[in-house]
This record gives sequence, C-alpha cells and structure tokens, in this order.
Amino acid sequence: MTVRLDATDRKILAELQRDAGQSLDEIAKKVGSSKTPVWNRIRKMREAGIAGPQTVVLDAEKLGFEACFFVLIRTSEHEADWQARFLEALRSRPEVQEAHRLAGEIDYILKVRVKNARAYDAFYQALISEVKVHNVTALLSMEEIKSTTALPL
Amino acid sequence: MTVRLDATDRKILAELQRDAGQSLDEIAKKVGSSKTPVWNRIRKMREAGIAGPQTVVLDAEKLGFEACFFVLIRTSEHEADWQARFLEALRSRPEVQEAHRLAGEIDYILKVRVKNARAYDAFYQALISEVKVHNVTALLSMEEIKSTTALPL
DNA sequence: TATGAAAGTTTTAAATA
DNA sequence: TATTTAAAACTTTCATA
Repeated sequence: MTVRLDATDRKILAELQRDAGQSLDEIAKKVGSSKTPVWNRIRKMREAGIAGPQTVVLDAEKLGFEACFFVLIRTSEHEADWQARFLEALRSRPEVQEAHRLAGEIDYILKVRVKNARAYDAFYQALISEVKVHNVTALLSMEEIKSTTALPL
Repeated sequence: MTVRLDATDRKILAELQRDAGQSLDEIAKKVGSSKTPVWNRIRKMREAGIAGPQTVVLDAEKLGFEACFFVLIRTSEHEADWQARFLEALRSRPEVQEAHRLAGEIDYILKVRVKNARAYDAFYQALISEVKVHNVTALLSMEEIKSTTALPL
C-alpha cells in the first residue's frame, strides 16, 4: 500500500511536517509551484491517507507533565483474549503515548507521560490490576534529547 | 516554569491537539465561547511557548518507513566531550525520532524509524563508528498499537 | 467579551498552455 | 493533462464599543 510520490509531493510533505500553519502561497513558493497544483496534491495525499490530521505540539514540561517513562513488558500470556484486553487497556489510557508489540524477549514497549512518579505508580497499579503481566521494567527519562514525528523524506 | 491555565484554556488545547486545522469559530463553539477570546487565549499560549508549531501527521507505512526500532544503549564513557559528540550525532540523524537520557542501568533509549532492516544496520554502523558505545540492544517493533503526541489535559 | 470590518487564505471554477 | 488566472466563500486579525 505504498503510494507513488514525486519530488514535489515530498517537498510539500516536508514543508507541512516542518510547519503546517503556513499558507499555500508560502508552500508553493518554496517548492517552486503555485497555489492550485499544491492544493490539489495535498488534497490527493489526504484522501490517500498519507497526510493525516494536523496537530499542535505542546510543551509537556510547561503543562506540568514532568515525568516520562519507557516501560518494557514481558508476559506469559499469549492468548487472543488476553491480548485483546491488554491492547484495549493501553488504547484507553491517555498517559500511554506509544505502545508497540515487539519481536524477541520483551513483548511490549510503552512510552508513558505523567505529571510525576506518583502518577506513574497509579498508572502501573491500575494496569497490572486489569491484566496479568509477567515482568515490568520502567526506564525513567532524565532528559529528552530529541522528540519529533517528522519522517526523513 | 509551569503556567496557570483555566478550564477553557485546557479545552482549547485539547481541541487543537485533536485537530489543529479547524477554524476559530468551531473551537469557540465547542469550548462555549466566541472567536475573539479564544483567539486571545491561543495567542497568549503561543507566546508563552505552551503551544508550539503545527505539524501534520504522516502515515509512515504508506511512505515506505516499514521498520521501527527501540534502541537501548549502555556506555562506559561519561565525559562531557563524549556526551556532546553523542548528542550531536543523535540530533543530526533524521532516522532518530526520539532520544532520551535515562536513569539507571541503561543510559539512553532511541526510537529509530527506517525503511527496512538494512537501513537500520546502516544507521547502527554509522553511529558506532562516530562514537564508542559499550552495549546496544535493538528491539524491533512488530506492530504499532498506539502512537500519539497528545497530552491528557 | 462581543461585534464587525479589513486583510488574507482556501477552495472552486473557468480559461489557457 | 496540468497549470494559471480569477472570483466566491470563508478565516484570521484587530479596532472599537
């Protein structure tokens, strides 16, 4: 389901990733085209689901979210029912910003953003009371060196 | 440097996180206010750096970025000079979407998004040739269960 | 806080290369 | 077929009540 894009499409996406707030005219100038063609390309990429919703990046620290944990989870349960409940628990908890199922020893990794260590503990207790997990390791972030959703187009 | 926000500010931020493309009128209706006050609040929050740049979320899979690794790094080097070079290497590589310095046994965690396993290996070889690291474990994501930058305001 | 008018932007449509 | 021009609809921005 990979879509064919030309160099102009890629430049447009790169600009939108950098700043989705700029006007069509500005983008058009930067990619060496004009408003209408740029608008049509963006519309097509949106329809194809390549470009999704716009969002605003908030400063987590300034909003009081001062703790970020990476959580490594091992489980002994591998039945469909257990997995369905576990995934539902992750999806419904807003503290969980990322959740991946992994290959290898460790089964899942989560990125959890909370106000403080106490809030993490509350999250942890709630999670393990909902679904049984074998082993949990929490890695506490001391410093966010880099954080971006931009893809290197 | 935490800023005081009221319930309306929070609702506005929540709406902007959900969809930054909607108009002021729509946001105003949803938060039970009108255009001008909403606009003033957004401007203030931008000036305070609480609300940052707008971006568009792209579909990594559709763009051919089919591999995502979490990389756990242990190092024996803890000198300022080594660290400065290491951080610079991470910041300058666009495959690195997240990088955190951790407390405890493991020193750093990275989230690395690449087209395929070969591209990951190229990244890995380049990184270890630039800076010496003691131990590297790569966790391969099989499935992205959840991915959001939204904070639970 | 609300109203409204000026400036700017997006979107659609028609004309042109 | 793709691009440019042009015009309508809508949004943002800001002055004033």
